[in-house]
Amino acid sequence: MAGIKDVAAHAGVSVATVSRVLNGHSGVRADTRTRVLSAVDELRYRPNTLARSLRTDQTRTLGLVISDVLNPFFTELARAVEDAARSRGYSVIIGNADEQLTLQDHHVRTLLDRRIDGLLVSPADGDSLALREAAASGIPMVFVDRWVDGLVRQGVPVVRADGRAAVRELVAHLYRLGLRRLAIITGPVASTTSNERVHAFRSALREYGLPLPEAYIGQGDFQTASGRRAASDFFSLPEPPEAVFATDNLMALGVMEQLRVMGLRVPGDVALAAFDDIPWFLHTDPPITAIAQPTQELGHRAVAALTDLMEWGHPRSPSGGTPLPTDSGGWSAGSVTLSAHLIARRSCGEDERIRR
Amino acid sequence: MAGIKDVAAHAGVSVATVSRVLNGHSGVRADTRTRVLSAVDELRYRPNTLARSLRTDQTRTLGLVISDVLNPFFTELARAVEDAARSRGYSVIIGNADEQLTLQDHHVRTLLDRRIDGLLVSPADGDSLALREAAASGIPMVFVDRWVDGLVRQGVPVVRADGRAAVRELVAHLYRLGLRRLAIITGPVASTTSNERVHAFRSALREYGLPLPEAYIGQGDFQTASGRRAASDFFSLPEPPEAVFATDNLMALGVMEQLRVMGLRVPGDVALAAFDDIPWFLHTDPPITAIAQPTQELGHRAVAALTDLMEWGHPRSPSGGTPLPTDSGGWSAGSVTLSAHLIARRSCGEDERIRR
DNA sequence: TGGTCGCATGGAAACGATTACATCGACATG
DNA sequence: CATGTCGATGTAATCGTTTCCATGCGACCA
Repeated sequence: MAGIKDVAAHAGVSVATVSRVLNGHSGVRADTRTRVLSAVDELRYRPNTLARSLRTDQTRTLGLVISDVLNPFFTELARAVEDAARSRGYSVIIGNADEQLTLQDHHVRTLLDRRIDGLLVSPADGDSLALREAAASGIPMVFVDRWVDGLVRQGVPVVRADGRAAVRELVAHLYRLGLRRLAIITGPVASTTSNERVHAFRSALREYGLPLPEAYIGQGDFQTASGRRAASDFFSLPEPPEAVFATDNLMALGVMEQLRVMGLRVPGDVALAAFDDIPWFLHTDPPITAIAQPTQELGHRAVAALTDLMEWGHPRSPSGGTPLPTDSGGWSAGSVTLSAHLIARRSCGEDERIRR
Repeated sequence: MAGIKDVAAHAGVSVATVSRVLNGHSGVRADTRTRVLSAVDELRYRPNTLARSLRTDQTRTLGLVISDVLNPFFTELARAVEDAARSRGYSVIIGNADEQLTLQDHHVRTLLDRRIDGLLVSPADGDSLALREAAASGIPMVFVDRWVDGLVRQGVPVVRADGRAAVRELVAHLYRLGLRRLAIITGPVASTTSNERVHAFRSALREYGLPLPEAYIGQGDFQTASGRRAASDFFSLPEPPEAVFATDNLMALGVMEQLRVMGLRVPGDVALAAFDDIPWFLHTDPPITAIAQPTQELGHRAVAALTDLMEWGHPRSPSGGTPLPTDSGGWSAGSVTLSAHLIARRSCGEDERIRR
């Protein structure tokens, strides 16, 4: 494969000149420039990015570690991230953690070894050594959707949607439909988003004077199988819940699978709602009530936050965003909080206020 | 960040020795080895993969270019590919072509520029210059799911599932249910898989003495919106079809969206079937009849074929697989053809033979 | 005419690893 | 004792770029 030397020889100039042309530096006579350029495409020359990165110490690459590629929410996020990155001249390498800490850490390390310029991560549950090391190494890093408390306190920005208001809305919706025994399926124990959702759920229930017995808290892990298990547990209870709220869409899928084998109907036998809206929810039997996040915007904002961090060494002052005033307290500078909203469908029963 | 020199200094040896230890070469005394190793983790040293790759001319990285990340079939494929690659010590960089030739070519070039060791691609429609150049450059390359005829003739292996038998089965199924006016929504015009599916569909119809009028061939592009358009066209026909076969799952989604706005019911007003089975098809209203591919195995076989190519410079003789004898003729050595099968559900109407 | 300046260009030192080859001491052999 | 072998280690070239600095040259000015 042709190298810069070959181009230089072919154009009758030095490698320095070729490099200058390629990088658009000024101070190259127009005719030499064209001579170089034509040598470049006669030889089909493509610069070796490895060598380039080695020398310049930047790869123009972002790393994105997501928790689960099979989750449509994350693929949509990944796509938005890639779009935003590409438009800024960066490429993205995706690592799929599959909700496993060890796999996540593997990817974080691999990405750092590749000398990516910045890291976007939606961390899996648990205390990640690799993530702590990454933060300590000083690489620009931004959390998206989920985060790790300790690191946020050390200044890592978070780009996320606050689902609390929407969860409260959901509980109101269920209550209005006459449902009283409400259950929830959580994500992994230390998952920040899951905790936020559970907490919002619990306090909304309290507002309505409803209890949240332990048995109505299904321990899930954001993956399909755990939704099945939780549903199966719920319905072997002497008094099963009247409504189930799955804190992500895959667990909602699991619930449906389990209900199907148990011969139970939604919403007749039980109401169902999920966090994260996906296109299929419109066409399931019945269409599923869900809380939608502004996924694309999350992706774009995350890339913006990260590139700011990379270019300025610190987040840009007004972050361009509209952080909710209420909680700007706890977050690192550069953080962005958007909001999620409820989309009521038939899976919780009929409601005169349902539009679609 | 610490380099190999720092480690050498810290351990009181030369960089060569450090390198030997790190690469597990023999001929290093046990005590020097331990001295080096402890220097390594005292300094938290991680080798710079850029420098390493530059020198060794291999990156232990595979590129995977898929047509659409939002398509669950491809994310499942990507996941299988990543698993297989990781277990062989490779990492994978995914490029999402979003069904656009220019985007696909962008990714192919970017991957090549990164000096990946091998390329797995499920090409988008059309004649791709970048792909031709890649093949010409001699990089190990394998097509998965879709392919480009010209390059296959030049020896690029293809790992795929043959859907023709399943399509025939589908037509039989529809016929048995009394359906006669059958329509199809194709992928992009030059898409190999789409063509295969359309062709199989057409010849099955002929077998049953059914016509396939032009108006019953909806031109799609494997994305949701085109499914909507095609459905809308079909149902503005004086005599709309009784059944629609979408050649991928996203277009089936589009059809459902359109039917919903038009107030038509499946299977009452029209039957629906799709290529590619996904978990949600079990829970849609009604559950959708689909042709399932052995997605995971496709991914694993593709990686196996590619690594064979990389390690041997040519495909391993018996390819480990079970190529269908019928068509082993046209395919390059190393190709693998698995088979797809029909999963009948209620979206085409009741059939006494339906199991689930 | 001679000095200065600026512009276009070239030479060569990095970047951080791998690896062919040289070196060096210990030991065995004749 | 001279020589050869072997095992452990070091030296330095190399991969393909970017970039600092030097150089040559024409123009300009005094």
